[in-house]
Amino acid sequence: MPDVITRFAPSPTGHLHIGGARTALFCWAFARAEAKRRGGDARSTFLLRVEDTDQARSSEQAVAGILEDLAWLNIHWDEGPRIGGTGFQPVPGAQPPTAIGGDARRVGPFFQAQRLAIYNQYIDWMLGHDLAYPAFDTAEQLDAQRKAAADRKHTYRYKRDASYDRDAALARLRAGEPCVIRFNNPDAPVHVADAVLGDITFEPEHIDDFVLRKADGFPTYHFAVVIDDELMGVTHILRGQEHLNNTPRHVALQRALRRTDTDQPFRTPVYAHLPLIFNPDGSKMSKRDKDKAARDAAKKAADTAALATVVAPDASPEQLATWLDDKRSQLPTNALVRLAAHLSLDLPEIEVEDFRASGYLPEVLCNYLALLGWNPGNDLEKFDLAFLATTFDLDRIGKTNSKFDRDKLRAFNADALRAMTPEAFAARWREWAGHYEPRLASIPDGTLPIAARAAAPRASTFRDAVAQIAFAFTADDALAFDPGAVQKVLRKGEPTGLETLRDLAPSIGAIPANAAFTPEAIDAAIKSFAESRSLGMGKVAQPLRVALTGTSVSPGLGDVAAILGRDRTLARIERCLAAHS
RNA sequence: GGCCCCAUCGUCUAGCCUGGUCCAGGACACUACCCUUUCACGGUAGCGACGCGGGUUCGAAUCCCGCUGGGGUCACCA
Repeated sequence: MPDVITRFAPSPTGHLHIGGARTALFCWAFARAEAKRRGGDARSTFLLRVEDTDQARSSEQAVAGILEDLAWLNIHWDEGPRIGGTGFQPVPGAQPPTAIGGDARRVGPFFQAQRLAIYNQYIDWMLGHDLAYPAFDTAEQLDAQRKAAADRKHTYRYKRDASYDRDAALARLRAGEPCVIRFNNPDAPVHVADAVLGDITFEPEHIDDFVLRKADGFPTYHFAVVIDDELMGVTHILRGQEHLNNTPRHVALQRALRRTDTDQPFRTPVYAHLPLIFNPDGSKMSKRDKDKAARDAAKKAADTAALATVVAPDASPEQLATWLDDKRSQLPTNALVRLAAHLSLDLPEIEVEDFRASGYLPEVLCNYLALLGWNPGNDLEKFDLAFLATTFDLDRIGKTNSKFDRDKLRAFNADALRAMTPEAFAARWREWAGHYEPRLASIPDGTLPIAARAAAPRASTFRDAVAQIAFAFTADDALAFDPGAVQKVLRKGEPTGLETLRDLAPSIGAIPANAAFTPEAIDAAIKSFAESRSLGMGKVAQPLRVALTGTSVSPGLGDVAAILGRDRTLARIERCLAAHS
């Protein structure tokens, strides 16, 4: 059976967008599952190609970020840029961090900027067959023609006219005059057989002589993608529906081209256009959403001078002012992050990195992403990559765009966190915190599973989990007491909560330090005290809770006290008694 | 505006191809109750959709047409 070869082809202009992650996931899963369906000798290849033909916007830093994001998600590519062994921590229990990428079939390089000679070879061939031609129009001329077409309520379509002098144009090209190379697109309708959307026909009057090679010598996306997919043997192209209107261009090119090495015609791969992912309000999920959220909060804060100080290292006061006024402007990422922290605002997660920083699990993100536009056909919603690698299929991809539902993602993540053992939770929590939450380092290794047990049922993300034990990060003598809780829990009642707390203290103090100061021992002490005084647990527990956390809401008291340890627990009780007597 | 795509609960969706078993199933969210030392967790129950109008048919969420609505795309970006 023939091999299955898919590819993910990001352009390195920023972090990996959540929609891109889904595309990569689908490409990966399809290659695996389809090869399996085809039988033993069908191989599966998922390759990663970097589309860095936009010299102005591409960056090496973005490449590195995208590779790491994919690796973190455990979407590993067989061919493409090599990374391996370092830089990211695989999921415990998952495959070991072997190298990712490589070029087993010798179809690289996988950076388009390194393939210019190949593209030029095909440009020359096309020029020779009058399948392509030089064009010398200026940007102003093109703009004017577009505007004229728009005035006639028509779409502008570039076509070489009858008076075009090919020989003269070729001579100018040889003389080194700057120009673009355009496709001499034949006037024929193009049929696209899309595996998701079905058959679509594009009439010739809508297909133009698009640019193949830019004036800077780099290929356009349309040209490079067709050449590379053929040369790399790509059999199936899964991509976002925003590319649907590009497809007739690609198919027309494939029909025009032959390989320079074998003289075989180009093949047309199977296309599958994926529905798009939007915000709940229907807008595009974009980095600008972060600016919008921060801007809205900043405007409410009103104290612009303070904001300028906060943002100072990364943005000038003028930048800030502009940003505040202009909805389209964007602030440097660091400034945005600083601002959000200052305003106690959670920026919306848009890129994979954002979800990672918020403390989502990669396997949960993949699971949720898979459900956006695909489903296994029954009521099953929770599954892993191994399931996708055997089950994923094109005919179960939906046609309708979907909205990204953070609540559902959170719920899935919360379920996954709760399903972990405290030890497993603690290990991955610590790993995450190493990147994103230094405060967690103050919790001793032996205590972390207790903290995990306390936080896990109350947390949707690792970041949430930290918030659940925030009481432990405050110095004992700096703990703030919630006035409402003090009034209700310590002042009222007969006896008052404060009196009960005073009586309870020796029972807690009677528990030996270190190993014996366990959640079980602490809970037992509280319980037996309550029973000995014939008091309800609420009468006893709530005052202690206020003393230890400053509030009337917290995880179980045994866990809370054990996380603090004996010394800090007793210190907090003492301080509470002193402060409110 | 031209072209292209889409249309089931608030959201993600099953069902549609191969009409009847669907007064439409699941999940998230929401509501109520139970459990309970607080908050959660957990358990139980509930609310909630076939966009509209025509056909075809004994029968339509399922097939056809129109309308409406939503989205994508119209670059020397990808």
